[in-house]
Amino acid sequence: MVSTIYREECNHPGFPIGDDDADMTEYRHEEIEEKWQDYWERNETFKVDTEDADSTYYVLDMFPYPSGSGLHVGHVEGYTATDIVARYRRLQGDTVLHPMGWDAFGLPAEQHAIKTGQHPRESTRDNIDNFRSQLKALGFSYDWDREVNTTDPDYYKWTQWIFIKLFEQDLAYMDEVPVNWCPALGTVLANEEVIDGKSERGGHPVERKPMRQWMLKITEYADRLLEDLELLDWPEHLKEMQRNWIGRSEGAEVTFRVDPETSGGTEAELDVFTTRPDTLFGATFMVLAPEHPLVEEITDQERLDEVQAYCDEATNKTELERKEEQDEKSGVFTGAYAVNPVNDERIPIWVADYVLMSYGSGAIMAVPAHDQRDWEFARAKDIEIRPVLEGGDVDEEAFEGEGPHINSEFLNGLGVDEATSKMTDWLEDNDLGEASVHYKLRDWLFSRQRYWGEPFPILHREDGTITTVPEEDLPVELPELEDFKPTESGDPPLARAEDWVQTTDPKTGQPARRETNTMPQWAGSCWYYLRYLNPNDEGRPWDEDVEQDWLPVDLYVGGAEHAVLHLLYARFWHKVLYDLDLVSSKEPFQRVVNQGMILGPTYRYALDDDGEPASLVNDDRDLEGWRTRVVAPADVRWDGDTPYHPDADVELDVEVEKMSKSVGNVVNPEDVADTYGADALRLYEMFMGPVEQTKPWDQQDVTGVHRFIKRVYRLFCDDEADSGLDDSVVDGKPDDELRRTLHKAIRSITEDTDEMRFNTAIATMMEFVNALYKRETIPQSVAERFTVMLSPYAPHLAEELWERLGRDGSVAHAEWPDYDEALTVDDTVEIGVQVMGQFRGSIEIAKDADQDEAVEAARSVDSIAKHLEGKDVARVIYVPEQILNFVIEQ
RNA sequence: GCCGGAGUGGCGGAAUUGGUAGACGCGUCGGAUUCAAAAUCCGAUGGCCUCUUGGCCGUGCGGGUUCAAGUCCCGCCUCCGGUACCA
Repeated sequence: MVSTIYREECNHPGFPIGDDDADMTEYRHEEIEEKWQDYWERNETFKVDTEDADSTYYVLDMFPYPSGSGLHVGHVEGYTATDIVARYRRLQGDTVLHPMGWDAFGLPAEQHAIKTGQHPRESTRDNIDNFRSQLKALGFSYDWDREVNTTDPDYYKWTQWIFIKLFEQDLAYMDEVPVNWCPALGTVLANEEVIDGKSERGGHPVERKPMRQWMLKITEYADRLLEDLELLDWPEHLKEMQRNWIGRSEGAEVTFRVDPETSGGTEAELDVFTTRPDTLFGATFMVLAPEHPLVEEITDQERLDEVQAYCDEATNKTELERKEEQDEKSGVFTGAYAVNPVNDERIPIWVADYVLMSYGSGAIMAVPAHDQRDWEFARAKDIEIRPVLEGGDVDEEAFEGEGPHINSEFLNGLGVDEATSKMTDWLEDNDLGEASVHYKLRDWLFSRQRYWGEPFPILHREDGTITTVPEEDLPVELPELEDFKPTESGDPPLARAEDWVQTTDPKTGQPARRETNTMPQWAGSCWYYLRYLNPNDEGRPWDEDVEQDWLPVDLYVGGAEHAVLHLLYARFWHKVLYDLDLVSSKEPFQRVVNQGMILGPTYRYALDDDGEPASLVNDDRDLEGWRTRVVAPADVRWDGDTPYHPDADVELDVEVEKMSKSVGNVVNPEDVADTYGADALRLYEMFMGPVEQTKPWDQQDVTGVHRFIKRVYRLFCDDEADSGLDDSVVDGKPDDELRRTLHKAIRSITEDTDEMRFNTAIATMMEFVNALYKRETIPQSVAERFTVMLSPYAPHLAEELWERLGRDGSVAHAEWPDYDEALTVDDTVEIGVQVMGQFRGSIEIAKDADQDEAVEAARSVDSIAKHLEGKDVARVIYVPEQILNFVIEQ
């Protein structure tokens, strides 16, 4: 151990030892951090009793998926932020619930199992053990007795229980739906898990395929999920993302009659949704989605082959292909016509894939003059573009702005809003349509063809009916399997457990088959914040009285990647539970903060045609087609500020980007903690900048906060003294100046911590320590108050100081210091003096000096006076404590 | 395209309601200590001009409001995040 060697050196004869020898004292983070982590564990320092609490504060982290690669610096950022808040609130006297757990179902463990044969349960357990010890090594003040694990049957018993509640409320149903099937993963994915036509995890291609799946009726809650955003103290961008996701739009439903003479005699009506009923007079055609059920019925015989071919092609196209062809609108004419209800005009019905079956009714009225998509289609197919609003130039593009109506009979002259409501009224009066609201939000595809997920508590009886497993038989545990792959016939892996699948419905005695799909990973995370309230209660998921005391969660911190998915799903479940009177709060998370991404530097070079390393920065050759490679940050050879390839004379290209294993720019928090200590890691991540902001990691900057820690230790501690305390720490009161410095620091650290501005709070602590260094002595009371303020940020160091200061017990149970506003103000202030808005100097005057005094003081300063010489002062602007400005007559 | 957010020294970032731009930290330079190095301590550090006193220019760009603009208004540019034929 480094410290041991150091101590031996210190004892070397001839090494100067004086009684004031601060050189002997060096902070040894390995010893001290371990010492206090043991202390916290032995003394259950952070244990909380949720049933006996008056002033409660619930600080929650988004619990991690325990991956094999362990903790990431991004986790540490959020967890440190919440830990500071948790410790701060305790010091302020609140009872704080600050728990941690594991979102441990998921695809990686299952893929690992397929590859290695190791049961997901085992790899998950190992990973959790690793995560837990990593977290404990960072000194987070979790109540570890409340750990939850979504894969624990005692936990997922209640996940299943909640599913049964959903089922009983008719909010869960099975349906044949076109799903995102990912052959590489052997499972379906929710829309949210598909990005640009590829799987979110792994980037595998995804295709559309109709399958019978469990769905949850989240759409039934769309309005409340939207409205209740108002109640929440969330960042605006986050609310906006949820609003966009829900995608509420107001408009009207309009019924168009298909002209039977043009549709081979078929009598049919087409309902369309439009947000612009006011433009109905400008509808010059209609479009059906290729999947629309009426397409075949109304298409005329000669065109049937062509139309069918088009529809087949469109259906088989992946999302990605459709997207790629977006610029060129395609479509075919059905031969049929619809009748525009406002003017009885016949307009052609087309089929085109720019209309989606999944939104609205899968059919639209097209108003090319005032909708860009319709305009593009009309242009491509040479269809009439008829303007019904004044303004814009429909020869150039669709006019989507505002203007008075034209060519619209009873709407002529009206503005958009007026015309919209007048048309809606007219439609309703004539039974041709009605006001209507649509949502982008779809029902939630809730089943996966996986092994490592919650089994559904569902039985399929022999007679085809579906029933739930009785509550007393929960949990339905996962059966043991050897092979975790889907079956050859494409059934989920659970279908391999024949003995488990074949069962009897206890209610009717009928033979039944268990559901072989499992729930998606989101299920367990939809309610874990409730389980933390009574995690070990076997008889119920949570205690309703405790829920009343603690919910909603006061502060919830996590990554922005969960802005829509997890947060929306959890809100949905919570509202269902609220409707069932199982929880008393409308919303689960009162305040959400997203921590920003931490970026890392990536060093790249290219391999030229001969496979030799070449620089991306200053190679004159044409780099096209060359593969790029990365050099791990530790291997970079530095020449001054310039990074080079370790072996070749090749300058590396530096880019700061999202940390990822594939580019080798990941910083392992454990390494940082080993070298500099957990407190240094915590402080660094908070000092980097505002929590919500994206920030680049700079290893060199870590030394700054590390120095601060060592400086604080040396300021107060003397390892050679019996007390362990430096003799500059004395009894007695601070003098006026120090007292003022202290009270200013308390105010600013308190306000900053309150508002989660941790970077500036740390800066103030640094300034305060710098000020103390300039003094001969430090009163004990000042040292104590500083230690308490430091403790949420650098808890190990603070505990050590607290002990050496002679205080009993943990600093975690101390009291946050107060400040006296009167003591934070100076008697005199230095204010800037301007002449015509230009700064010419500054003056020190009494805080409450009046304007004449200020002017007099200013005139006696040469650098100011010379700018006033021989000039008429037309006006003097004096803002006490801030500014004095002379305005000169021009 | 649309919706968010952001552009400040060599770098990360500070700056109440408009009121001395650059706190704090990194880096760099100088000094002290040391046989030496590390560690530590002290000092300097936006740019340009000037022997000094001092002066000029500076918060992405262009305008504007104001005694006074990083902050407010108008018009642009760039970057990041989200989203995308949603009728």
